[in-house]
Amino acid sequence: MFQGASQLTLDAKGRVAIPAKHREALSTVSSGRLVLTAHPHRCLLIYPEPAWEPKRDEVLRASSFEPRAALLKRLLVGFAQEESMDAAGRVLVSPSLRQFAQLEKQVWLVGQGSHFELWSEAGWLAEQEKMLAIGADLLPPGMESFSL
Amino acid sequence: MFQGASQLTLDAKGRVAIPAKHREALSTVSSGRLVLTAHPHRCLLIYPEPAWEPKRDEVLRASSFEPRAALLKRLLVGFAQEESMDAAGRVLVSPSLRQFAQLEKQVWLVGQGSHFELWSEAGWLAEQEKMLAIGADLLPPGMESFSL
DNA sequence: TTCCGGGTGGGGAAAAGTGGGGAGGCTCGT
DNA sequence: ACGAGCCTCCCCACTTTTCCCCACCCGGAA
Repeated sequence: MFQGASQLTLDAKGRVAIPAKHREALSTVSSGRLVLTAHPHRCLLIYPEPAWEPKRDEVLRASSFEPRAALLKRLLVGFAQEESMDAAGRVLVSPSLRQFAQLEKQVWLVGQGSHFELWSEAGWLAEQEKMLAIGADLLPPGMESFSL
Repeated sequence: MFQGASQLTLDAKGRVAIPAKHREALSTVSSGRLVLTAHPHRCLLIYPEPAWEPKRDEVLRASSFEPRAALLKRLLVGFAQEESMDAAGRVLVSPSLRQFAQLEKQVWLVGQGSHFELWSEAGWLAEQEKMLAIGADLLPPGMESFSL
């Protein structure tokens, strides 16, 4: 179960070092094979390969003629890229994905249960601002009874 | 059942010493394993690990595409960090969480039943001001019959 | 006043992050 | 077709940070 945010640096070759606390889990689940793709919220998704496959298949089943489904397919499947961790626990982020999510040197890796999100520093801060700005009406539909 | 507020100090390494009166309970429940995460009201949440899991799972079930649900997932799960008490009963508060809740040296640990909240001194005072400022209409919907 | 428990700070060892260098493979030019 | 140059991927080593443990100090109670 992946959780927690870490500030990481993209090195000159476009690699990010996965925090050590997550490496063991990733090696076990998928021998370090990961799938990176684009998320509509302008961040990247990082899935262990086995967790990605059912998601990909579900997206691919959607109609190619329904405009929103087509967009989703192009984004999620079109950008998907399989990468492996190197011996130092790093993964390469391809230039096209880096450009899509506007990643600079400083990035944030955010655990989301089954997968991670990778944010640019600016994008991640903006996301927090949004949350703090909501104020009341914080709970989404269907979760009105949720309490901490 | 945790209750009561304590003023604590963050040391130079970002550690807080849990008050001795709560240590035994935390050791019993979860061997001192705690989960720290961010709260939308700009404070931190501290859960004993077993109490956190059902909350996390409930949040993760929400849709990633409903905007508020996505924000909530990123905040609650994205910031969650598992930490253990050291031999002196202290827990480390990671830099990203400290920054989120704007914690300085003086902080407040506030018992909230199943969990704690950790506030910056300024945030905690502001919270009290808010309550005093409300005046009439003090009771929220659904609690109109509540009386002390 | 002395003992005990809780709070605080500091130091050292081990592991993790970062950057550089070298070898292998592919491509292009001759 | 063969050789040279470049690009890419992989591995190794250094630097930095993090984590853990120990020692001291302060306050309270007996």
